Amino acid sequence: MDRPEIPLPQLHAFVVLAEKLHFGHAAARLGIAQPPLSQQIRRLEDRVGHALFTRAPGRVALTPAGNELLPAARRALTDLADGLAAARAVGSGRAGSLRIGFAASLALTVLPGLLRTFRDRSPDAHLDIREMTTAPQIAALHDKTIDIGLLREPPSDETGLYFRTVLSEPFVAVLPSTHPLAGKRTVQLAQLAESPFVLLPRAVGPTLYDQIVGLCTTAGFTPRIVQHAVEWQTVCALVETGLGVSLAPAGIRRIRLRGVAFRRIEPGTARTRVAVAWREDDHNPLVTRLLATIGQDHPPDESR
Amino acid sequence: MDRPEIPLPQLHAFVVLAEKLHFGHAAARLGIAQPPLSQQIRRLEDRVGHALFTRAPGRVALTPAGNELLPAARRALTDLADGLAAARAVGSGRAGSLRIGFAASLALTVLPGLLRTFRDRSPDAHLDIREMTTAPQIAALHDKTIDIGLLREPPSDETGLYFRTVLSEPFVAVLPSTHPLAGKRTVQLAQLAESPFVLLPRAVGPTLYDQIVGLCTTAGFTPRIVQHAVEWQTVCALVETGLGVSLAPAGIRRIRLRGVAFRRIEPGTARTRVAVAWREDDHNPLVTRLLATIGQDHPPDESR
DNA sequence: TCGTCTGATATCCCTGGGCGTATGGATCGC
DNA sequence: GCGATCCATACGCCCAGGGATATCAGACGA
Repeated sequence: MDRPEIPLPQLHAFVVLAEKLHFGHAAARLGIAQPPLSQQIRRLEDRVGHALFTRAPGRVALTPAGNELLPAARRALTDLADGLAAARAVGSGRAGSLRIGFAASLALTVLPGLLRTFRDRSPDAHLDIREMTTAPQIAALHDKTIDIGLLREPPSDETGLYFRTVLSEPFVAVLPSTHPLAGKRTVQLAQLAESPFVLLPRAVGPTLYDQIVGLCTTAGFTPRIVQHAVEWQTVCALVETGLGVSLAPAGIRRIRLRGVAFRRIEPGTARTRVAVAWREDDHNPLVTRLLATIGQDHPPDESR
Repeated sequence: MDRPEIPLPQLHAFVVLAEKLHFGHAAARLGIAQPPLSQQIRRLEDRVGHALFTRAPGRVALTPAGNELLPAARRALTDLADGLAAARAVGSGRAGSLRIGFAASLALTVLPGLLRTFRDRSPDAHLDIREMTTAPQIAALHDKTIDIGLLREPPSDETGLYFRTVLSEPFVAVLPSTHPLAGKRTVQLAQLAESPFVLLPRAVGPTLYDQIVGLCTTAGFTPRIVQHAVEWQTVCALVETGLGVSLAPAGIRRIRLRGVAFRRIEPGTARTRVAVAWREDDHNPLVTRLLATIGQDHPPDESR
C-alpha cells in the first residue's frame, strides 16, 4: 500500500462535479464558490496527469480517464463513510459483537432477562452465547475466547479478571411431589439425611458442589449421591421419577415439572452467588455497556 | 455523499500501524519519525471519536472500533490507488476502449493491418469493431456510438468531423475467368459495355456506387446492372458463376476465388479513397493513438 | 451584435496538517 | 531497582490546500 497521492476533498469535488456536470451547481452543492471548485478539479487533474473533464461552457463531460476514475472514487468515499460510521457505532457500543459464556444453571434465571434488556439497548449488537462451566469460562476469558462470563461462586484469586456479583440466592430442596416432606412449607436439611441425592457432577462446578455437600455436612450428614446429571433440567427430571432428592439454587424453581416440588430449607442462611466476569483490560464498549445494564438491574446493595 | 472527514494520510498511517502494531516500526515504514505517527493516530482517533488502538509499551492492539474501520480503510486506499492507475492508463492511451465502424470492403484490406499494429501498441485497449456503411458511420460518429470510422469516399461537407485519407486505390475489373477479357492484362472499360454488371446496392455506399457508374458513363456506356449484393465477397461469388462482371476497388483482390480474375482497367486514373473519420472534439487518447498509428503506416505523401 | 451564462485566472489569506527535535512517563526484563 | 524500550507530549516550523473576491474570456441565444 502506497502513500496516498490524492487529497479526499478533491475527490469529493470530482464526484460531485461528475454528477452535476456543471461547475456552478456542483460548487453550490459543495457549499463553496465556483472558482475554488475549478481549482480543486485542476489540482486533481494535475495529480492524475490527465484531463478528467472536457469543458465547454454548458457542456461539461467526463473524459475516458475521468470515467475510469469515477467509480473508484465513489467506492472509496462510500467505503470510508461507511467504515467510519461502523467504527463509531462499535466505538460507542451501539453495535459490535460480544461473546458471553454462561453457566447452564443460569439459562433459565439470570440470562434471559439480561439478554432481553441488553438487546433492547443495543439492537445492532451481535451476541454470541455459549454454555460453559466456571473453570472453562475463566480460561476462555484469559484466552479472549469470550468477553463476558456468567458463573457461580467466583474465585477470589483470579488476577486480570474482574467479578461483580449480580445475584445471591438461597438453596431449595428439590423433592418428588410424592415425598413425605413435599407436604411441608419448609424442609429441615437434616430430614434429607436418609434420602438419595441427585446432583451435578463435581467437575461441572466444584465450588457449588462443595457448597451443597458442605450444607449437608453442616446439617450433620453426608449426602448419599446416587446419580449425577450435567444439567439442572435433568436433575429435576430424575427427581420427578422418584430417584432421589436434590439441593439447588433457588433460581431453578423456574423449571416447572408437575411431579417436582421446591421447598425452602432450614437453616436458610447459605447462599450461592452468581457473578459476571470480564477482563480488567477489556475496553470493548459493549462490555462496558453490558456491565452498565447489569448495574442498573442489580444495584450494589442487592449484590451481597 | 458527504464531505470527507478524514485526511487520507491519517488513514494510511492507521492501516500501516494496524499491520505492524508497533509505532516505531510503522513510522519507519512510513518514512517518518515516531512522534508524528503518534499524532496522526491521535488526530484520527479524535475524528472518529473513539480509540482505535490500545497501547501499552510493546502491546499495541486494535480496539473493536479499529477492527471495524480497518477493512474499510484498506478498501478505500486500494480502490483509490487502483482507480488512479486505471485513470492514468486510460488517460495515457495505454488502456481504454475504442469503438470502430468500418466499411465491409475494408475487412480484408486496411482493417487487419491496422488492428494488428494497434493491438501491438495498446495491448490493454479494448476494441469494439462493427461493420457499417458510410452513412451510418457518419451518424454514429455524431451520436458518439462509435469513435472511429473507416469509410470510402469521405463527404467533404461534414461539420464536426475530421477525415484523413489513408488509402487511395484504383479500380479493377472483376471478371469470370471464362470471360474473353480475362485473358488480357488490362481491360478497356468500354469493352465491358455489353456485359451484365453485379454491384453493391447504391444505398450501401452511394459515393462509391456513383463513382463506379460514373466511370462507365465516362467510358461511353451505362452499365446494365443485373444483380445487387451487399458484400464484395458475394459480388465476386456471383461473378464466378458467370452472372456478370463488376468494377471494384483494387483492394478486393485479396478475395481469392478460383473462377474470378481481377484486371487493371484503362483508363486507370480513377481512384477511390479510404479515409479514417473521427470527431473534432474527441480527445480520447486512444483515438489520438490510433491516428498516430495510421499516420505512421500511411504518411501524408501517400495519402493523396 | 450585444447581453448572458459559464468556466478559467489572478491574487490574497488563513488554517490545519504533517514533520522534526526534545523530553516525559510508563512498563518490562534482568 | 535500574536501564532499556516504547509511546505520548510539547513546541516550533513550513507549506499545501482550500477558501473568497474580482476579473477575464469564450460560447450562445435573442
